[in-house]
Amino acid sequence: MVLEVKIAVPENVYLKDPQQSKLGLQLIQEGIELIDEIGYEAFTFKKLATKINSTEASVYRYFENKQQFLQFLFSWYWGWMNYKIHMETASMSTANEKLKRSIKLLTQSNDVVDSITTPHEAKLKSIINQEGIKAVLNKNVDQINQSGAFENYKLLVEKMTCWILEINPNFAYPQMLLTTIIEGAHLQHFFATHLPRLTNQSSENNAVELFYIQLICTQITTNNG
Amino acid sequence: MVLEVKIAVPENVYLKDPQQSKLGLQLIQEGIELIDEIGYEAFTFKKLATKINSTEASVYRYFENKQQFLQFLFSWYWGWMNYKIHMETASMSTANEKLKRSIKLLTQSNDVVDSITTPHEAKLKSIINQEGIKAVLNKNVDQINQSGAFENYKLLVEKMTCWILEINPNFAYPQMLLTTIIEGAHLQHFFATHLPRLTNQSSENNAVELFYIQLICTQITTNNG
DNA sequence: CATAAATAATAGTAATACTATCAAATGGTT
DNA sequence: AACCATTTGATAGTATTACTATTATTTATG
Repeated sequence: MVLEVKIAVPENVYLKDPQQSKLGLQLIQEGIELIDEIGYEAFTFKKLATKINSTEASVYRYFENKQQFLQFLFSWYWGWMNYKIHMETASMSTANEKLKRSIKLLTQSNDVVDSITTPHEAKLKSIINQEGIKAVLNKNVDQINQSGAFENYKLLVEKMTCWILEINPNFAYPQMLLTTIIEGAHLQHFFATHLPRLTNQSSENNAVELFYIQLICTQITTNNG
Repeated sequence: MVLEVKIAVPENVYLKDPQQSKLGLQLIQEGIELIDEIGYEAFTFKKLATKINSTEASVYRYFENKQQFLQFLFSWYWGWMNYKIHMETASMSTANEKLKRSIKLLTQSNDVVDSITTPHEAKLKSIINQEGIKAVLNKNVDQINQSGAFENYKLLVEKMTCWILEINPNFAYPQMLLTTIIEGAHLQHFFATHLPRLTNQSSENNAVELFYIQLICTQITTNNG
């Protein structure tokens, strides 16, 4: 996918655009694989360079550090989700339909092959699921925010906020509801695999999807201006 | 607080119990302060040792690494929340009352001094808010889980699950609802400070509390067995 | 074919994340 | 007060990480 669609990522999220060179594209592809495999904490530019038969110095020409690399993946992923949701909802006529379809896409398990185009998309999804929030929850958040790394995520939340307000203009907490659902869904999938006592999702059901779609429906119709 | 109440933390969450020596207690107190100040990523045992005029080697006698130190704080914090919620709800007669009171305690902002006993409690709360999820979201989660580090968190979720099922025995997603609320609330407070476009909480309202209490009420009464 | 740009190769530094050893201090028995 | 065990401090050392700098080589472009 990385190779096929060019997603807009703000220019401060990298030193040199990795989507415009062969090495850059390799960095993204193999970087996704490596993080998915060993996790963000154990991931280093040295390991990535070795994996693609390149050098640390070359990687550093594209990204300041691994934090920025994660920001890039984060930004790319949300740009991609924006695009995907746009494609799938463009033909729909009601905000309700659009919203439900979006929530379905945002909450579905990353092993649901349905609508996943390439193996790398599944791995990126799994990274964002497990590591994505680390791009946000840190002491540099304000500076990262200024770089634009969260723009695609915000755009998605804002688009969906509009749909919510179309349905119920008096609903007071649209952004809160949406981020609760998006990040909650990520967590539930992680819990399902590792901490089953903390969730009701299992491999035999699709509780996450059902729960959050039902959640958004009941919440929006709750009038609380 | 660390000094006043002894909270049960599983013994595999440390090498040597820091609650049983002067140096250990200092580690916890000053460690909380340091992480709150510089963040988990920048936090090192060297810096902590320097801060308390001790040595790196001494810190390593208590904890294997900073990941385990965070696990200790995580476990301690949830033990403490368990205790607090128990204290505040013991005299209540209905599950509904207990649940609402708990959600209030779990979702309130960490600058609400209300019911906070010491300055360190506020800082620990703020750490769990921002860094707590990092104790969970990593590749060692299964091993950490076996150490018992998440036990206090699970116990709280299970206690509250019982209350939910008391109110509505047919509700299918109690754990999912609870973890969604607990972790969602943490995120909303972080967003309120750093990414206001992603939340509806601000310093002028207490939207998080209101939203999640309303959320749990409407969800539980939704029949979806 | 010339030349600019990108990459590779190599080297080096400071900080991090530890482990090991031994000396000094402390605290509780007899 | 002397003894012993435990805890802590002091010091040293290693492998890895997180970078930066320099120069040589390859690759793309006009």
